[in-house]
Amino acid sequence: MSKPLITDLNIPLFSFEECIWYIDRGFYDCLHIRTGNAIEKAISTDDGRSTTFTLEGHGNHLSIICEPEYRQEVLDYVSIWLDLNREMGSFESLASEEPKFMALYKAYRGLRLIRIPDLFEALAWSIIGQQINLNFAYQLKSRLVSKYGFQADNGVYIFPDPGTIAELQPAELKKLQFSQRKAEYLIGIANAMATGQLSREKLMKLKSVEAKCNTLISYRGIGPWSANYVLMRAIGCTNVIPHGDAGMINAYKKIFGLSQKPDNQEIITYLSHFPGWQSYVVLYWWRSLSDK
DNA sequence: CTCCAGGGCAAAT
DNA sequence: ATTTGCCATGGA
Repeated sequence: MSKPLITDLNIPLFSFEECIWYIDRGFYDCLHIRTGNAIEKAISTDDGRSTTFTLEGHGNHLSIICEPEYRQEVLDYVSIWLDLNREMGSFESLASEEPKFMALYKAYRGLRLIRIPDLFEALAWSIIGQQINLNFAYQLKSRLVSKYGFQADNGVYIFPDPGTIAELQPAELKKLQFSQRKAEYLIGIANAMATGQLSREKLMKLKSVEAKCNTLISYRGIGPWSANYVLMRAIGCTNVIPHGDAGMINAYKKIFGLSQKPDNQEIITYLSHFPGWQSYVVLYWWRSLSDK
């Protein structure tokens, strides 16, 4: 490997610590490695190979350490991954007008929507995460990735291709403790993506988020929660709400001192104070759950 | 023991 | 049209 190249960025309304916290969160995830205050990752490159890179930083400063020949690809990837191109000023303005949200905004200021750039990975993660605790979900994902993914030089894995998973039988995933249903859903989605029936490009051609959402929901195993979750994390829509999300509902109850679950409409109504930023509010709610 | 986790499907009312 | 049972597992 040639001499690593360091790219230094200073990003307004960005917090390296908050973003790294979200990526890591103490769960074991073989798609990245955290060593101290740095994160190592690997990605597939356009030439059919792979490359590794490291993120370091502090406050609004971010350093990207990568192979020179893949500098632009890595920069593009990181920009999506950490949502660096988002203009955050209007979110701050909206937050400052909303008393029940202002404290959260200030506490986690600079946290960005951590994306899952690979659509298949996002769909798989949404299926895996249904109805089970996060710790077990990460275990399932790690088993899937370490068995069927690609391991890069730095030991970090790259998420498997849809084609690889499409070839599997449910029984093979059940060995990893997938439920029969989850196995069927995942293989079905892998098939849809492997055949090209479903792709990021096709999804992006649909103008409205409603159309995108309906397309995703048409696949078995993808319901309202998964569809909106995927639009948020893979596509980067910030005006969607992962309806039914247990974490979101618990955060809402906690913030507003409720003993009963709010319905979808109540959440929609409150979040209408943040037009275009609903998903970011949900992100900050998720973040708040980890503070006791 | 029961209930719930970053739900969704399919069968039963 | 709406409700209910089920899934795999682990922690509270």
